[in-house]
Amino acid sequence: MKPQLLSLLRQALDQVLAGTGVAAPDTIAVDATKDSRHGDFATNLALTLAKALGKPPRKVAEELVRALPPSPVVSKVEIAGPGFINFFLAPTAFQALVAEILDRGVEFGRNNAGAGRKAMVEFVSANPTGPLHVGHGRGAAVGDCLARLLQATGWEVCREFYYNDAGAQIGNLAISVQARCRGVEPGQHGWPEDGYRGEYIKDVAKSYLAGEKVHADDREVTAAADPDNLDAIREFAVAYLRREQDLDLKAFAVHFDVYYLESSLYREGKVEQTVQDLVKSGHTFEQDGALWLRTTGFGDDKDRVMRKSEGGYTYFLPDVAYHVNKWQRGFTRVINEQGADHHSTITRVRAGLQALGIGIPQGWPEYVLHQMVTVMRGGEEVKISKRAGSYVTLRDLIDEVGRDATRYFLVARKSDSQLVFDIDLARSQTNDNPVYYIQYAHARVASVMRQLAERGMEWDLAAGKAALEKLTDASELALIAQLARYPELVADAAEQLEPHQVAQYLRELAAAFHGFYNTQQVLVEDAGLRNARLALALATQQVLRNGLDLLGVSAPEKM
RNA sequence: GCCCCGGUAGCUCAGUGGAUAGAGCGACCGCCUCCUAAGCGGUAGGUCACAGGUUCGAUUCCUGUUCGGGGCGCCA
Repeated sequence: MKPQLLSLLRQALDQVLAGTGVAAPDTIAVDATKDSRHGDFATNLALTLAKALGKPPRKVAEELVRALPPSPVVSKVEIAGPGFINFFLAPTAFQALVAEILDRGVEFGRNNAGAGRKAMVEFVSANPTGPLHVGHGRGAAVGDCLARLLQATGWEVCREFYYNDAGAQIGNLAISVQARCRGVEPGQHGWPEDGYRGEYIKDVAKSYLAGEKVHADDREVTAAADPDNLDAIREFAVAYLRREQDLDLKAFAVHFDVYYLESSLYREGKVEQTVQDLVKSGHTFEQDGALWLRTTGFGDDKDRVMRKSEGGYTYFLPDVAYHVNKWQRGFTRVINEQGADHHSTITRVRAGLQALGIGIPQGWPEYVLHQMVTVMRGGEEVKISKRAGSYVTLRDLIDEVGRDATRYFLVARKSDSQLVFDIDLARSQTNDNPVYYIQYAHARVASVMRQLAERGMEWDLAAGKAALEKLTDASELALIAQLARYPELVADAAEQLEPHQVAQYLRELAAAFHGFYNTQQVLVEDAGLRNARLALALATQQVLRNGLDLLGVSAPEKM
């Protein structure tokens, strides 16, 4: 409906501006009104043009309204307040949408903005040194939802998980497991200084000593069971913890297409190649025995060491090498979903990529950072520390509040906001979770369909579409107006990389449906009206299902 | 000292360059002989952190202040 109004306004605008020498604005704001007395949509176009035209806003509005071509979609146009133009839409414009939704089904709301281009979403990317915690859960929920939004808008999406299986952290993991193999407890003599103290390390050791075989999504290892073989322990521990993470992610219904190993960047010479290319670029210098990159030339506040004086590389080199590889794989669009504590890497990675001068655009890759998740339990904050072992894992959360609710909670807030996850609240108020409110709306439609069959009535699609003009109640038109917002909402959420918009929208849509359901009886005697209302209910169910699917939340038939 | 994010109802959080600022939870009052009451309707509750600026108009944009969180290493 909005595109039609925009087109009408463009035509009117051309006519009004003709001969004035004033250029038409690039965008025209047409927004759904908050107050129904202001019509269905409103534009402030006249207010924004008044100055350039040297006329009072209301005068400009009058000229625009006079120039508007007639349209079957618009039933009334009013000029209000300082110069707003309010559009009242014809009920048929709303009613026709119900048929469109039923025709398009799962396709309704999708668009082809991505035109089949390749995009990568890298997310979670946790090192295999412990189970996934709530912060990873937020990353998983947001990242997966971003991927789904991009897919819904025509992108070909690769979900990628990057991790380190060979660095210092992994070495620390190995000696921690080894200590546990030997029966050493944290704090005792022989416990490694920065060892991982969590109980799960004991489980890894037990499994290793038992000679178990573990199978993760990207690797399989049989334990050597020898406590003196540190290499074997390392390999086993990585596989074991990767498998644990896979189980967490599976429970969360998140899958990855590619697992990318930091170690492969070294093994395949990509890190060395990147160093050479950076040196060749002329943006490096030697100082104090180390090799530096002049990142200050690319917006950083200080230059960064690439190769330490002792010869090893700093962490950001493999990061740059990794992103060169992403670029070379043809991902002209890459979105990295990370915790906000990594924000300082953004400038450095981009600086490294710019220094290489290989045609990578300045703002590439894109980043979506999520703020910290604070976990409350028993009215107290639970500190998340792998080393201390006090821990709220993603799986705990899924077990306690369910996958759907966990996903919804973690994605329903702007990534920029810190998130307080109160476990007791989420547990005790399971029935009051917003996700159930949305799912219930979906299940209610399914229930109506069951009742329909029980009463020996039939649903007739053609009759429903033919009788849509019977949908005239305020609750019906309000519901359709919500449904009408969906395609634009998907486009906006995808464009702005904001999954929470979908979560918010679905709650509003569910509210509109519950309002309709309480006001109007669907299964009435009048077959025409019944089919029209069934059409509306089914269209709502379709949009709820489409939207819930974007969040990775299930749409139950029965609750 | 510098960088990033936030400060909106008792709590958790949406939202917006415009016309009376919203939801959920919590509180209070109503609604099932009727398609699942996991629902609906209503009441109470706000100087949109503070101060300047831009604007016809700012809670929204800019600057400063302040409070809270995170980050600033030849750690990753």
